[in-house]
Amino acid sequence: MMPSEISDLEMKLRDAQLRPTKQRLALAELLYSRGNRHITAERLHSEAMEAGVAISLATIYNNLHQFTTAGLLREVVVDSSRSYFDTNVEPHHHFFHEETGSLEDIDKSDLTVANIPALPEGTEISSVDVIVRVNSRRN
Amino acid sequence: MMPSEISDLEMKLRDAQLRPTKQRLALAELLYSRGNRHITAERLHSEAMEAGVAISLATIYNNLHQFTTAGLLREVVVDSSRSYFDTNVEPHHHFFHEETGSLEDIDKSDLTVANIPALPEGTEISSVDVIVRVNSRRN
DNA sequence: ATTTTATTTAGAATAATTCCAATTTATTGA
DNA sequence: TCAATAAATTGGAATTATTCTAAATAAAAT
Repeated sequence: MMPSEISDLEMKLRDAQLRPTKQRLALAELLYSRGNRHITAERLHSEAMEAGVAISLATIYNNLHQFTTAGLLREVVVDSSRSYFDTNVEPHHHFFHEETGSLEDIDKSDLTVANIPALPEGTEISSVDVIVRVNSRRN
Repeated sequence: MMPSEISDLEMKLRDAQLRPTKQRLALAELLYSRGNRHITAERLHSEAMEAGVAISLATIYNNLHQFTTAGLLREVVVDSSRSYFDTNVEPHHHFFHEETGSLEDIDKSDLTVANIPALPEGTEISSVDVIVRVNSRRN
């Protein structure tokens, strides 16, 4: 990794009021230096181990939540058995491959949602999430 | 409950190749004799207890899954910590009140999803789920 | 009525996640 | 620079929703 990359990530953490610890920097690198990702806690933990970074699962969870609260990650709910975290925090939607459990972004400008009816009394929209669930075509 | 109601539910179960046992009939009544519902396993279990129906949690889970496989229920994924089952099995969408955990149907004819991009190679759509997450408006 | 098959169940097991209390690390400010 | 303070990390226990298991029971078929 380039020096500029290190400081970029450190800056990113500092801007979010998160101390750039060894563990956080390692996670930030796994998350943000490889394009947009959709990852689970367990998977991120495995990757950290593989990369030789000693970090506990508790810390993975702590940080995924802190990153999410800080707006550095977004949680995507598509599977009732585990949580996915998306490094793309811009409004967008998803394809979810039910057989493999993999997610793919759908740009917000591609897909449009129209005619949302009147919201329940006294509420406001937090987000509009579209999940297009797909399976491999069986001919 | 009216006799006709009993046989309706019994018929519904028989049509789905499910034996109309005491437990199943009790669950079917809780689920289908009170308008469309969005319910969790634990909640359904509590309701059964309150209604004086002795039924184990394992049976609740068994049946929720069997009903879902038979097309009598549909699972809605909105919260990573628990599963909701919807008695409305027609295609439709949802409002999800994040603070209370309650779901509300959005008729499919009200809301439209347009311009879904090309599907990932070799896949076909299983379903398109729209979740409009709302919170109480804070003025 | 007997056999076969499906269902129910208690309780153990599992898996993801959270909690806790102690230790370590980072930041602050004298 | 160094102590004091605050934040972060950690192993392991605890929690929660859910699934599994194997035995007992009930329903359907013969």
